Amino acid sequence: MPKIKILLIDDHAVVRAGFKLLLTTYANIEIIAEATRGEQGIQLSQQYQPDVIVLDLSMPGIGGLETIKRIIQRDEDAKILVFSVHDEPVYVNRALNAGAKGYITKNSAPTILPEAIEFIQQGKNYVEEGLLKAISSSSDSDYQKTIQSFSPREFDIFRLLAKGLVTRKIAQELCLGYKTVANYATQIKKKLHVSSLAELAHIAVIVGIMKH
Amino acid sequence: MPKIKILLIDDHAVVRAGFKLLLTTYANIEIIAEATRGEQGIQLSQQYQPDVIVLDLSMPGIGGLETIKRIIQRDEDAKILVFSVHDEPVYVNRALNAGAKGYITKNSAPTILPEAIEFIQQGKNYVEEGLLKAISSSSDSDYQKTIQSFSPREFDIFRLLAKGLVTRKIAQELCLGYKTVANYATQIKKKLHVSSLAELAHIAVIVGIMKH
DNA sequence: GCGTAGAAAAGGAAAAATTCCTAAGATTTA
DNA sequence: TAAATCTTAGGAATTTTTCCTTTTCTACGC
Repeated sequence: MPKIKILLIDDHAVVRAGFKLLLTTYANIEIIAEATRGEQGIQLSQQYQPDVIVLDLSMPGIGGLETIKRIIQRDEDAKILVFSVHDEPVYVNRALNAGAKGYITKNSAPTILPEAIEFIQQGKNYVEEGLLKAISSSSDSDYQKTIQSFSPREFDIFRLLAKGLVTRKIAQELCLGYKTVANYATQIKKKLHVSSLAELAHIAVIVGIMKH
Repeated sequence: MPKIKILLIDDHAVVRAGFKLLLTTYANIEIIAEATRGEQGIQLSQQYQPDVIVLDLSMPGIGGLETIKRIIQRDEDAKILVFSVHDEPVYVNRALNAGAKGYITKNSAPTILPEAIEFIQQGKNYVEEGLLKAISSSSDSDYQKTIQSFSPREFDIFRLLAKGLVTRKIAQELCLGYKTVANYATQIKKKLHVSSLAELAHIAVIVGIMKH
């Protein structure tokens, strides 16, 4: 039986190393390429044609969600497994909607990892125990709905605003013009019907995107 | 030369595995024990007397900060290195104030890891390049202290700002001039070393003044 | 009693951020 | 192919913030 070929996209060297070590006991899985950011991952996925792409959601640059979308766009059937720290329904939702076939968290037991990879490789879906439940039961308050409808960029900027970053910082972080971020901020506040960033911060906590 | 004995406290199996793999090339460092949560880590630190304790900040249960505090409480000279995803000054600050001797992020290059461990083991401090720059005195208890020192008016305005009220509204609410409130707001932000009202909102929750 | 300190309130001017409108390119969808 | 949406950002007007300063009042110590 040929090995399952993995492309691993994660900006943290430790996580990549850990991934490798955890998989050494599974002879039928092999990491054929690694990327530290989305753009590079997209490129490598075309070059190497991996069986399964494992990626993190929070990455510098275009981020995980956008990476998923772009990969799917180039290859409808790309098998993407998200491997994230986030266990909030919003994230799971967005990742699956973007085209991911599976979602597991970094909290999950090491044995979940090969299991999920095999499922995905076989064309099945795999969402970690407990996450799906959260999705269906996630109260669809107005906030939830509004936030779900955010575009990737809106969501990014929303997150950073809620965290407390100042417009200038966000622009730096996302490599955008100051005015772009300012305009998004205005738009986001309007969509959420708030007039201050403090309120926005509270909402982010309520919907489970931010912790203190 | 005897090996540097490490206790590793991190709830993510992948990270622990990665840690191990990254250190295999460094013969003088050895992981003698691992814990998946703070409580267990405290217990193991007493049992094994490691040279350096490496821990993550975000953990279920008592969390990283509290873990640091309790370990230090039992052993003043415990050498704790924080290894976190967060690169925000607030986290660095709070960790160092709690008693950590070093702070590196999971983004950092793999070579930083042994370097930091050796520094810490030798009794030095080690804070990753770039993290120290924005550090002010703003730990949990510092927030408490700062807020305690607020005058009644400052506190009022702080509360309303944290709640999400806009300057104009606060002025109305307290029957004050717009400029008065604006000036107080500036002053309050400066005292808390924050630059956005979102951060201010988070602080209010942290210190227990606000709920969601 | 009188000076000092500190809160409270707010004005003025300059700097910075926000809002609103607009628009172009890119891409997706119908 | 046309319509819709997303991303990016400029311009202008407006609003907010910042920093500095001033006035008034109260409390506290000597």
